[in-house]
Amino acid sequence: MLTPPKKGQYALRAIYELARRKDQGPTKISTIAAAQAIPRRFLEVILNQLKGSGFVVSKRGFYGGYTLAKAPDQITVGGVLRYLLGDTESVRCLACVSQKGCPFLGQCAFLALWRKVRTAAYKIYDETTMQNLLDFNEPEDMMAKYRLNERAFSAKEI
Amino acid sequence: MLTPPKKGQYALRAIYELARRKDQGPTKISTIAAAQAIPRRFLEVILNQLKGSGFVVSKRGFYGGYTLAKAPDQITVGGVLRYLLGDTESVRCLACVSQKGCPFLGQCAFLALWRKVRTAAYKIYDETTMQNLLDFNEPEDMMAKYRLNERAFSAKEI
DNA sequence: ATATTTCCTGACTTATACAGTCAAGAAGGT
DNA sequence: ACCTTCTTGACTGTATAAGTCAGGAAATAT
Repeated sequence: MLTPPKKGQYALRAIYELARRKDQGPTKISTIAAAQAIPRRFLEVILNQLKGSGFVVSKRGFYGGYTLAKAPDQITVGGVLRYLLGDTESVRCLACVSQKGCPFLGQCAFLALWRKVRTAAYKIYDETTMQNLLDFNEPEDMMAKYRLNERAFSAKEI
Repeated sequence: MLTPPKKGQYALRAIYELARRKDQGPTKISTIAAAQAIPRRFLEVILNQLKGSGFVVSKRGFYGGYTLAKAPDQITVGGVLRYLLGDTESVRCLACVSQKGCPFLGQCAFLALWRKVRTAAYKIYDETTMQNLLDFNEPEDMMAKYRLNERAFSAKEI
């Protein structure tokens, strides 16, 4: 209930992989799929969808593939998820949907609660860029890694 | 992806309804179902499961029904969800599951991110008691309501 | 006692969102 | 021309959640 659907996770992993290779020209779908253990056909669908948002650029033909369209520090997890999952995300009150009018006149406590959680989650997603994720897994040196961990993912928060 | 499954929402609504009626003796399943627009048969399953955790007590026969087993301010949303949804909640890294060993040696940035969100969500759930929800929808007077809203669900957070 | 009301229980069916696949085609490079 | 790669929409499968059924057991009323 709290992790994004696989589609979203695959999308993020694909972008992550492109970020790693951003100086190496276009990366083929099959390469990304292999590197991140994503079903290839499914990844085609996902990447194609991501293209519409300006996160990635594609090129066909022999030296074709996908390239990141923005700098890794300009792409947030929240941005990707919001675009990809779209309306699915809308928070709705069960009672208000199943009954005629909202019995609590729009002041339903549960609805407010779900919204609060959603807001907190997206705050984290929006504050996390692809560059953060890259730094976390592939720091220049070990000390840099520890410093980054403390900043972006301090132990007490996790 | 961010709201609990219906089962969890129904459970919370049922407990909420019992909290509203806590001084009125046992409440019948059918009454709760009608009040909160929950399919009756399904609610039987859910309430029965909740009984095992000590949230509610049941009584059979003519004047039977369900009663809240704790004071509303002793029941948190987090407690109910954790009990009802159990293991489903565990956060796992996609790559670590699908590949042999974790390619990032347990330092997968995505895993850390999902955990961080989960922690933030449960922090909110654990801080919200049934009494908070009651106060939100049925305050003594309007001014009390506004005061409570500011405290538990301030506008800028929602 | 007997009938009535209610909860109890496990197995069963259905719905739905998600995940994954197919096939034919278009664009780019050699 | 030929091969490689992305493109596209429709299609199928699958896991899990949601919801249902039927028969039984306890408590109360008369």
